[in-house]
Amino acid sequence: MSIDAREKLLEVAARVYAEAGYRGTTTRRIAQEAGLNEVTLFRHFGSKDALLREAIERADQQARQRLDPDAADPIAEMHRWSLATFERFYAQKNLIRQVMGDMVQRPAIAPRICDDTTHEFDQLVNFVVRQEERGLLPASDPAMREAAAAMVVHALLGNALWRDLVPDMPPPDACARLFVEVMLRALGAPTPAAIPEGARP
Amino acid sequence: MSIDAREKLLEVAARVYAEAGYRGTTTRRIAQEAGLNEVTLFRHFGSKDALLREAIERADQQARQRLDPDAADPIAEMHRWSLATFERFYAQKNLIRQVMGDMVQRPAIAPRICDDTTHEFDQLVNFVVRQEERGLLPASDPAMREAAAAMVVHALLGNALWRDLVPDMPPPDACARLFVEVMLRALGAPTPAAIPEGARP
DNA sequence: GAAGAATGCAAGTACCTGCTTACTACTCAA
DNA sequence: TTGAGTAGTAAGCAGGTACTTGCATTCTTC
Repeated sequence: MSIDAREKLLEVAARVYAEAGYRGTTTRRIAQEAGLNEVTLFRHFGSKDALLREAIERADQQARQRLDPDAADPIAEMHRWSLATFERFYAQKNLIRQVMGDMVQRPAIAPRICDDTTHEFDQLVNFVVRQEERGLLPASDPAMREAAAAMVVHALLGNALWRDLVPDMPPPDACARLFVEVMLRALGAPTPAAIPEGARP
Repeated sequence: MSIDAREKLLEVAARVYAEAGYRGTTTRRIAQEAGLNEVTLFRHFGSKDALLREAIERADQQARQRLDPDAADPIAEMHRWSLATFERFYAQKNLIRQVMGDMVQRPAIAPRICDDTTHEFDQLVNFVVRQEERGLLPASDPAMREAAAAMVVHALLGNALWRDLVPDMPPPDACARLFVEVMLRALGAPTPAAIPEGARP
């Protein structure tokens, strides 16, 4: 089995899936768009299910951004992370949408996708705790801290998923910045650093 | 055409759709679960597409909660609205998931679903503006106000969609309350009223 | 240049899909 | 009693689905 064919099939499968979902992604279409024979697909992966699972898992493992709790400029670090995380969600918006639908009937299709928001949430909470230890943020109630972090992650994800369907949305960097700002204010940050701009996030 | 059959078909179609999505919802299955003949379905609605569109639109128009800007106790009013809105999202979580996936290829399938988060967002922004006018909140920057409102709506929706997939989630009322609290603090509310509880929202 | 692996091709299986046709049976008001 | 309105039944159509089989072809590597 050549590696070329495998890679090509995985890449095309992920692309087609993001557009058409599980049932809409036919083995014929994958093979055709990959420029390979349908039989080759089954020889490599055995079944459509196995191919899609591997393709989605791979596409899902796109580079996560690390949020460094000990960054010299924590505010800048948060803004950088917030925008980068938004852009990752946005790049995968169709894949995420399809997975959300398909997971109702096929929970096994993307076992990692839940870990994703959880992972970003954990990073953010750890980051806040560290800033409190450093004395850059006042000590806050854990539940409040976690609520604020969850709101930022969900706002970034929701903004990425709905952005194209809602008019008058401010640019991504403004939104990413504002979400961080809201969280910092809620946690009692001494001086809000950013000057917000634009309208409805 | 009897109204009974129509209603039954619409109700079953919405239920099956929430479980199986557009392509998974077959006319045979709808008819079978409705206890009606498949031919009857086509006699009433002409096509699967027409039936599903009407069924989804109807299911989507479940009672929205009004957020009264002039409520005597604005904090209590926000908490009530927040929890009720969460519960509406949660009751429709599977429908929303499927629509999100199907909208990639069929934007016409649920034209109202976008208006929904937008509507809740608008209500929340208007509410905050009114409280500022009433002197219960300090005047705030519009962009900040809108970012905080968007975060609350997306957090409620995201919490409803992911709740069952993530362990150790605090109960809905605690989450709904905390999200409101975070927003109020970010907007400079004088005294946070709620005592938060539980862990990860 | 021969062996073996990888791929293509043509055909077929068994089933599902939306949708149609033709015919029958029941109900209820005119 | 008639006739319109509503439903059921059986059958079928044309196309699509995942997946298989058998055989011919190409490419690589020793």
